[in-house]
Amino acid sequence: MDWSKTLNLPKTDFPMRANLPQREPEILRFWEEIDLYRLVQQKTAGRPKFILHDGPPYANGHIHLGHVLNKVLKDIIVKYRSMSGYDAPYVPGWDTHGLPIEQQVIKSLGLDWRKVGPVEFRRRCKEYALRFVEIQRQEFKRLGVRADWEHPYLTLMPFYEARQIEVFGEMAKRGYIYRGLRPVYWCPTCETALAEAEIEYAPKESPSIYVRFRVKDGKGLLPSDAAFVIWTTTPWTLPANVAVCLHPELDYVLVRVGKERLVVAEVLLPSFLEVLGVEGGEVEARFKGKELEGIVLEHPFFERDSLVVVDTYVSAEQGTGCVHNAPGHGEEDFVTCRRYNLPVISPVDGRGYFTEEGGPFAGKFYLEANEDIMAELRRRGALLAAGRITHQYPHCWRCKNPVFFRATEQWFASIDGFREQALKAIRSVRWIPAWGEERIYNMVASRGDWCISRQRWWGVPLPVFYCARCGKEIINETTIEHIKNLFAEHGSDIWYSAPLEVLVPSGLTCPACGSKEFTQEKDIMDVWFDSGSSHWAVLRQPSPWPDQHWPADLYLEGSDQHRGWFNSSLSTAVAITGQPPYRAVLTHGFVVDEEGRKMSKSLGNVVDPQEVMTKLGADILRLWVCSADYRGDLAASDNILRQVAEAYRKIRNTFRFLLANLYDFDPAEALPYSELLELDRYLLMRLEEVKRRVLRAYEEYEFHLVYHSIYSFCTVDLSAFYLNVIKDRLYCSLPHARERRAAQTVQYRVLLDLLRLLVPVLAFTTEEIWRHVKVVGEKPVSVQLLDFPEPDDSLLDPDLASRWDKLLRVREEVLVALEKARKEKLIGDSLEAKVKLFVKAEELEWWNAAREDLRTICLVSQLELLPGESLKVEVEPAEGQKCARCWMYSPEVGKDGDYPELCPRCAAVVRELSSR
RNA sequence: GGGCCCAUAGCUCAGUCGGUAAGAGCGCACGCCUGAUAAGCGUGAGGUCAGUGGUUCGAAUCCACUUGGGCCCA
Repeated sequence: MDWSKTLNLPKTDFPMRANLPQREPEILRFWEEIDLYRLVQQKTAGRPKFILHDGPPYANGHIHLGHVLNKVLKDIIVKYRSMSGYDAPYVPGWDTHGLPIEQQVIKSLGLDWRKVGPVEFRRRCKEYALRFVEIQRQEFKRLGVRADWEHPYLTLMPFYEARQIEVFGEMAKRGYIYRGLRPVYWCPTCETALAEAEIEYAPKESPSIYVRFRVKDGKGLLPSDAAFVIWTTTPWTLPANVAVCLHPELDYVLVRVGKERLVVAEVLLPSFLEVLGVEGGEVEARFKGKELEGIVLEHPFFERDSLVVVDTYVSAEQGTGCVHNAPGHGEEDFVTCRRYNLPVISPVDGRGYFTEEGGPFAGKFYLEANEDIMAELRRRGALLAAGRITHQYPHCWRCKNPVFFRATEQWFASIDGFREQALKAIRSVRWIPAWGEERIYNMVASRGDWCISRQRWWGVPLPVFYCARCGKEIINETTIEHIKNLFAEHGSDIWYSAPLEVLVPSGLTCPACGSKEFTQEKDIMDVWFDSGSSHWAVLRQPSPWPDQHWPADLYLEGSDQHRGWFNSSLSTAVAITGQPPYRAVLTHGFVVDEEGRKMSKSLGNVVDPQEVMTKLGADILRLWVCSADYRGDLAASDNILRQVAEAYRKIRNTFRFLLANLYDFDPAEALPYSELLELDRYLLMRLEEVKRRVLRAYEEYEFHLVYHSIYSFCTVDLSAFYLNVIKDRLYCSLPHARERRAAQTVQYRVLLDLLRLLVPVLAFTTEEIWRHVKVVGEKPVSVQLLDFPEPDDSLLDPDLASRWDKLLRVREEVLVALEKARKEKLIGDSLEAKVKLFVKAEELEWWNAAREDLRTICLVSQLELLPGESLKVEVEPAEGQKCARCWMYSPEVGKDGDYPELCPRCAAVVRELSSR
């Protein structure tokens, strides 16, 4: 007789193996068909809004793990909010202008951007950007991210560009925009000014030279044959030298070295003498740097003076403590020399070649001029020492070539104009984690003015005209309004395609000279100005995204954006509204490898999300994001993903088992709490605790706690405990038996609660599970249309908790004893055992009342309680025969005439079944 | 060189205001089961809480420094 046919064994179509790479695309198609985003928005309409404003990724290249981390975190938050009482519309965006795209277009199309002209060149850039917008859109969708993918915002949209012009106009109106000659980072290869954000530091070998500057007027302090010694690694900047800078508080000495009398910082004298290879060095006089201020020196090879100046940035760690200053080629030099009204000499052109101002070096590429200049110094005996040095030097982030400072006409946003307001705004924002506040505060407090002009084509033009006669720049409400409207209608391409009379508002006259002839600005805006205007373009109403509001409730990006997007957005918002564009800012760390090192092609430790999706599935990536604490760096490797995949299988299989045990359960038949067994109530209490912990974790953006709580509940509470222990009830009882329905009631509740709590994380799998869930009443078409479970105080019972904690502690003792018996070959399956439990005599009554519960959770056939000294467990073989149906041992087996193989319980069940 | 951050078993994480001998799961080893079966269960071995010094009756926890790593800047 095959008694298994009389059992209620689990039954389900839900597959054990996920096969996510195949199944996920089907589910994506389903979401498209039902237009899930729209359905959710319809459902949540009218609720309070939660606006997560998407930071636009750059439309260049395929997505990497960093994108995955960022977009999945956003998706988790949006889904959590829309299941928890909010209306959380999510408009994705892309950053589509800028140098990297220009360079890709030049490289991949072999396009000579000087020849095709701006209109055609910009058309190609736009095509390129849109191609990658489409690629990334598909890749983001593939991750299961729910967004308004059909209506994203792109920084190249005419509406967006018009709003950006508005931002510029508002800032100009408040006097925050100015034009000035300043040294800026300049890339001679790309022929453009670069923002600080576009600079990378890399090792570079440079000359290291010590140069003598003779005293022309020692102001009575220094003899006429004295000289200062400067140290520099950029000989080519010497033609632009106008000063030598000392630290005001540092001690300087006049020393005799051979026939020379030289001035250097005292602390640096030993290292300086070592470089010269000279012994001794007799100190003749000693001065504070500030005492020497105003002494006049001779330029080493030009007929020009060089002034001794002082500033506190001078370092006493390297060189001579005397710093050669060329205000046209250095930020600090510029600032110092401006105080002394010294001229800004800038003898190098945009391609890096010396101009006529460079005298004998005219026509030389600046780096090649190093040799000529050193030769000139040597000829004049001014070169005291020369060597080579490898140091960290700024390079262009795109072309990787060295850059330099060059004084040029640039457009700036004055940070000083609104710095105090910005700092105050920072204090009013919630920064998550909290240390983000200090970080951005220090940055804003110390940053210089923002150079917003770029000598490029792929971007939003600076909306400025110049008087053709007197050169006066013209930005006013009329011109801004006119240009804004033109851009809104035609896009900024019109700046390059339309004649000037279309661009200039009719009737415009120069306020300075009255001329009616104008020229237009050729520079475009820094891309950080583009993305930094997104809050105004997208959130400010009315806009093509009417469900947004200003300010955003949350910005969420990597911690590098404290200086990037958080900063540029804050600047534009504070400048034109006085308020921050976000109420809260959440940052995550960076993806690193298992050893904590950054991912790089050269290290060969890059994990490709496309590959993970093809091999394991997007839900594995999503679970990975959720499993780790994103406040620090996130480690990713094959090993770590394998572990996440294992955890996924465990969670999936737990759901499968729940579904399988509910195959004949009608949720309408769920039993009330009062009719459940104590074990059932205990489990529901555990569920309640987990639920609360998970809800709190979502609310506090601590998603790794969501993962660990749920995973641990599946493993420890469900799989190893409850689900294992209730099998006898589920399988062996009559189908409609109350105790069986009780176990199903609990499992159904667990299923629905866990399922909903996991929807923001396991986007695909929860949808798949949902298709196998029966509900009372109308069933929503997607699991994402459900709401989160809410706390239920009625499930908490402290007395029950303490009683069962006690039982579970004893269970652990019993399991150890059973394992020992198994080792001794006394038993195999735990049902083959009888447990003798010795407890204190005075507690015997309490334990006897719990005897059946204890036997059940230990999964043994018999459990006997005996008085003893202290808790002790003994194991012996179970009495009687094994029931062929439920596999429990009982002395009663064999006593039933009809069913001699069965225990009395099973005999009764089978008798009832066969009588139907 | 400066600002901010991270460091608890091989991996991912707990560890409340400083307080019994530092916890979980996975992985691993060794078993059990074959009615969750390309599943399920049990037991066990793994830790100088990065290091050093300090505060304290007592430190994974507080302070200082060091090392390694990350982001941003110079």
